[in-house]
Amino acid sequence: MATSSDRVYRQIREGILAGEYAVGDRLREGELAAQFGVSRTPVRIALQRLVNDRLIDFTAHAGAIVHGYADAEMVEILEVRALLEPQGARLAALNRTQEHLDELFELCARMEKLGDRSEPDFGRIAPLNNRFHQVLLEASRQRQLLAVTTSLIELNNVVQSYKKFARADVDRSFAEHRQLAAAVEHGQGELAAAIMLGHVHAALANFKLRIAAPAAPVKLRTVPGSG
Amino acid sequence: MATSSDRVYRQIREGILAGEYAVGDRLREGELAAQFGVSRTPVRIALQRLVNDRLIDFTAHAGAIVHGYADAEMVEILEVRALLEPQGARLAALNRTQEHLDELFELCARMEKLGDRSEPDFGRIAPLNNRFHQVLLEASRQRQLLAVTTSLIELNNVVQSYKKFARADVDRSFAEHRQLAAAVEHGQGELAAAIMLGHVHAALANFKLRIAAPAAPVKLRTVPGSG
DNA sequence: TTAGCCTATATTGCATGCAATAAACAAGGC
DNA sequence: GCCTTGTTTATTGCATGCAATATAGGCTAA
Repeated sequence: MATSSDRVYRQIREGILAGEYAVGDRLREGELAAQFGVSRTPVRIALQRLVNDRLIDFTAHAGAIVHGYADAEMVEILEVRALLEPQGARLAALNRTQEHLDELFELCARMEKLGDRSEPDFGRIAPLNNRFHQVLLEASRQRQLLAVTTSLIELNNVVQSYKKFARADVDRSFAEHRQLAAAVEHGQGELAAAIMLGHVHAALANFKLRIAAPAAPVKLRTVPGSG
Repeated sequence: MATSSDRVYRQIREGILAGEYAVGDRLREGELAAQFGVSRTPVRIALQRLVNDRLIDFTAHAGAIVHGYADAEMVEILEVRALLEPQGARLAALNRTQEHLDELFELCARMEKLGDRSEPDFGRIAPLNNRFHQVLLEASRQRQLLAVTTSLIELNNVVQSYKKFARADVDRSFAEHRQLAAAVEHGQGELAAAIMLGHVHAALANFKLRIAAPAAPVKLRTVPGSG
């Protein structure tokens, strides 16, 4: 589609994911319409779509506000991903094409490049990371699994939890990506599923740690007794 | 909300789920607007919401048609449910209230009453069955799990797969419901999860059987070697 | 001083008219 | 006879105006 409502939808969505509209911000139809140079009609359609993406909350006559995902809700999202994504990885190992593999390895390389410095550029790594998970789901050839999981992955952008990763966590995460890509390449479905389960659970544990100590990175060995 | 668009949304949705609009039917804004006595504006909003429910397909300038779920897609939906609902049952056993339990047992009783005849009234059993699964998810207190799984459960209504259940399958299904409710009542999360996994897999196997022999019920013992 | 109510205002909900586009059909050429 | 192309027509996309409603602020009374 090249309709106005579609453009407006994508622009607002980008704005929310980029943090331009803060959590709790009121999104007024009139303002947005003026901002994008259209009437309120396509804006209304766009807002409706964002409601179903669960990016905004909407009540009749009261308007739309950017949905804030509390920590507990983010934990829930990761827990659901832990149920779905291992199956995606398992089937990706069976159904992937060469194009999928190429993109997976390319994403690994780009992420490693951005992360290979004292201060990793999380703002640019995060979309690549999401795309990596997305490609695995596409490779699984399960349309329903893809549809359900995609929305969950995107919600991770809202809270920008990637800003809370420490050096060692980044290294471990990237290593797991490589292992995943390799397992998928060689058709090792069970291995891929196992790695993915650990991968999501690691993110979950990391997030929970940061909830407990929200201010500064926790001064712990990343794996108890390993460092 | 008590807005027109909300009413229209629910009515169209009911119509699709009840089979009044057949798969592939074109839904014209003008027709629907006249039918419900409103303008096209609220109809457009309603259609947009149905798109996100994945009940209709929509392309710009081309209009909306009722989405038909092919057998393969239904299998995928049940496979995803097999990943999600056991976790829902597990947590329901820990977090359920007395109200949840009451509704579960009441649903069991009503379903058994409707099914206790030579020709079970599947048209009325199906909504109760869906509600049973829904209550379990609500009892789990996991908002994300609930949100994700609810849409999948509703899609089962579209294909009306319940019409393809044989006598013994119905009995087994109802027995599993009772076992689920009992496990949830006694806080046996792992047991509940295991029963749910088997329950969904049984529906899945049943559905696949009927794909292979779509015309008449297959003449087999329902469980190999058990009858 | 505070609680309740009422009014004013901003914002959303809906209807209608016009513009844009895609699908269907007919006519002409190969 | 069939394919291609131009035209027509039905349908959707968008803009605007008006009606309905929720929210906020001030006012009155206890």
